[in-house]
Amino acid sequence: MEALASRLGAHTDLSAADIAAITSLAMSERRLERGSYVVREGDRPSQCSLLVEGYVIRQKLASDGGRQIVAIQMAGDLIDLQNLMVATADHSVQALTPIRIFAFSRDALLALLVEHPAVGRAIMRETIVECSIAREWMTNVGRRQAPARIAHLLCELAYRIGCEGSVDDYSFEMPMTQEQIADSTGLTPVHVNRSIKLLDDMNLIERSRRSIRIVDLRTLADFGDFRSRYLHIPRERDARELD
Amino acid sequence: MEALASRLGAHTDLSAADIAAITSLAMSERRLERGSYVVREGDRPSQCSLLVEGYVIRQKLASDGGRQIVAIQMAGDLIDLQNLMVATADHSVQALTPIRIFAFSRDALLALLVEHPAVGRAIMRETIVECSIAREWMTNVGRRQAPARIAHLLCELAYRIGCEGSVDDYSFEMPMTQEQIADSTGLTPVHVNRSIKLLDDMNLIERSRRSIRIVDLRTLADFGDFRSRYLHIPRERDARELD
DNA sequence: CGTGTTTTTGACTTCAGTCAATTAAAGTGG
DNA sequence: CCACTTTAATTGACTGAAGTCAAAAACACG
Repeated sequence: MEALASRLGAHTDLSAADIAAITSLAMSERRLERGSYVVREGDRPSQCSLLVEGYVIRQKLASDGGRQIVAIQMAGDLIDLQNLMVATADHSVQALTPIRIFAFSRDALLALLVEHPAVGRAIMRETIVECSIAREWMTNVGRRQAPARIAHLLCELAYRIGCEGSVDDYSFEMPMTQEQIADSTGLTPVHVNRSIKLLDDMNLIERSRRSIRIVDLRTLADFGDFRSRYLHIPRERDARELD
Repeated sequence: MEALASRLGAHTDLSAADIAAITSLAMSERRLERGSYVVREGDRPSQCSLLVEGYVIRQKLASDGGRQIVAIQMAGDLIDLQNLMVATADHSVQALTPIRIFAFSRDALLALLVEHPAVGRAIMRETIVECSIAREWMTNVGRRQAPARIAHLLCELAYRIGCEGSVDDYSFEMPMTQEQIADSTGLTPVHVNRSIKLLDDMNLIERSRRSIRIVDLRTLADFGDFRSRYLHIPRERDARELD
């Protein structure tokens, strides 16, 4: 369907033939409940999926039972591109909310790339940006203090969710629980709770129910050492870029 | 030259024509001293490089001056593939030792991918494995204790350097200082020193000068929660796989 | 040899984790 | 609409892993 074509065409010029090829790919729609797995570590999946609705996390387990969330993905993201090139999944992909995905055959997609190099470029770009985000998360976990880690994550979510609102009003439905924030930032839930409270007390965010309002993005970004470059959002498409 | 072709052909079947196209790519050789930069964050590079000799690290700086090393790469690795698809570098690439690189024009490589989809697949695979390693590092930094983080890093290096030696003798020249280990694992140099000493006292490793001998890879891997799956080394090519 | 790294050690601090209990919210079913 | 259960958020008291500061020792190298 067109969802994939519009995603891939966002940063790469695709010809009409490229787009036609994408839209004519065989695709199966699946709906999954919160908590169900799209891929499990160790699987040998033969499909790649586009997330159409909802949120998924990618995670790895440590031997002591600890979990590291290595990515969060949202509607429009390709959530398991690695299946295209390596046989065995090195991490799990799990629905954070009820989700809807379009699944494509790995082989069909590979075949399409042969005929349509521009599509290959677009998919390669997706992977490279994913990789860039992973590096930033590593830096977040390795080199920042707890409250800054959380501030950084919130800024990233605000950017990626692309919440509407004027320059000084960013608010969005937070898809993660504090425990999931903890697993994304290398912290414990208790400490996340205290750190979020700190951000709240500092008046950088406001919370109600599941929604979060970033009171002052500039200051929060500064506090969280967030600069959007690593997201590789083209400048023209995003006037809010902080540099 | 053939170095690139043999690297890309390692996991992907390349035709004679593919290989010919790769070997005829225009390429310039560069030698850089220890400490010099191949790419700096913020650059807009127009080349991609194959590391032929030596080690490089990729790193990001936090605003408080902290440095996170997000990858280490060794002879045979493509060290800045992201230049192929995004305009601005989101991290720096720096020589850890004196290095020799082959630099290819980004545009020439992109053009080659159009004619030779198999080469594109091979490059995509490189990126995907790089991404997998980044996720594992994130897990290492986020979810393991200091001595385990270091043990994990040492196991990865032993695997990737592919040091010769029988099943119970892995030794290699350690290319990183303790400070660099610290920046790779999200620790401080002092704490790295103490943790390495612990590994030594536990008889998991032996040190002399810059070389490290892993006394018991199995136990060290166990201690460091290291399983090689994330490196995506095909099983036939690596009998040592720990699972 | 002398100079600059790199490694090592000690003493002390602090950020983040642990344990445990309470409160608040979100469902569920009668 | 209200008990009842479950999940998520919060708080307090205490512990512990890792950071900081500072100095000494060991190397590496011209």
